[in-house]
Amino acid sequence: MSLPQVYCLMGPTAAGKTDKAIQMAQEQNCDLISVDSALVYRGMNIGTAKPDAQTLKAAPHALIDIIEPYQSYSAADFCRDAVQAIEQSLAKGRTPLLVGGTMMYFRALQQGLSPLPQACPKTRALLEMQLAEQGLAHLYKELQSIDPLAASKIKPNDKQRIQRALEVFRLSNIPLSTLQLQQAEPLPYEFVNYAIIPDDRAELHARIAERFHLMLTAGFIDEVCGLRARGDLNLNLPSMRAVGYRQVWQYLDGEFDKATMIDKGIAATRQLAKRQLTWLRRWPKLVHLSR
RNA sequence: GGCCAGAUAGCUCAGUCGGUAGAGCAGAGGACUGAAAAUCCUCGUGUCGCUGGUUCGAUUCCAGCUCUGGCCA
Repeated sequence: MSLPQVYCLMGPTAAGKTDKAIQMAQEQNCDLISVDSALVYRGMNIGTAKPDAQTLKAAPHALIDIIEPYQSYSAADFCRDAVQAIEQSLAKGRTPLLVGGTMMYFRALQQGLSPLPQACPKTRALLEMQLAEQGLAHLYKELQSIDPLAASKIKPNDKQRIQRALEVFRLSNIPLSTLQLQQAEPLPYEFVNYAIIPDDRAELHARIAERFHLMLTAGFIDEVCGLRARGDLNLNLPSMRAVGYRQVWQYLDGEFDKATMIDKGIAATRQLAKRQLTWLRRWPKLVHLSR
């Protein structure tokens, strides 16, 4: 018995995924599921290049606008939600089409996640305090003593991964590298991976710059002003670290002028696209599409 | 017109007491297991503005020129 097919459409930011996905969905009777760590946030519309309300009404996407920007979302949350959306689609006899650019979410869904403890705000706060008091080198030494294997794979400057590895050990009393030996059961789907990979980097860069300027014209700065005014958000939140939002927030803080903000925002977007392309270059069995 | 300061990597600049030069940013490649639009790793040859002069040797010293700021007329 063959497994049901699940389509995935991947690509770097500004490559034209949304239009392509909507087109495919209409032609092939697909249900759209967003794979995007920024589109999950309500109220973050312009800077995330979220499809507008009208588009979403005509072509509904699961996993858009599902949480508030003060909350955090994770690869594991995504897997849980995506599986649910996939099951609903399959139950209707349709084909799920996952579309987006958050490559770790695709990886987590297709390769599975080891059974690790989920993020714990208390433990993270404690680690953050320890980092401030003792420094990163101290935390890295601690990691070397409790989990030398993980430490050998993590660079001494990789603050985020060092903290996560220590968090896992403190919560489970088992080294991260040990838990990672245990792989999740593969999901009962046949993933068909499509990708839009621009062949001309300069052209992609031009499109990124153009889109950023369009976002500004569309009121991106006002959108961030509004988010700041809520009072429940800050720069340390995953949502406010998103490309563009971070730079506009810093600009509003007076860290640099508007022209610098625009340069940095565009550069951050280019860098995001580059990292997405790095994932895609070694992704097995991609079916290439043009936009 | 005169004086002063600049002119060095795509950008901002450092430096060479004369032996052809290096940071940050940008860019490129890579890593990636509950923050991933995150967090990291690696990669630096460029007529050292132009033309002469001094010198074994000039991007460095000298002269002239060009351009850009600033000041004085």
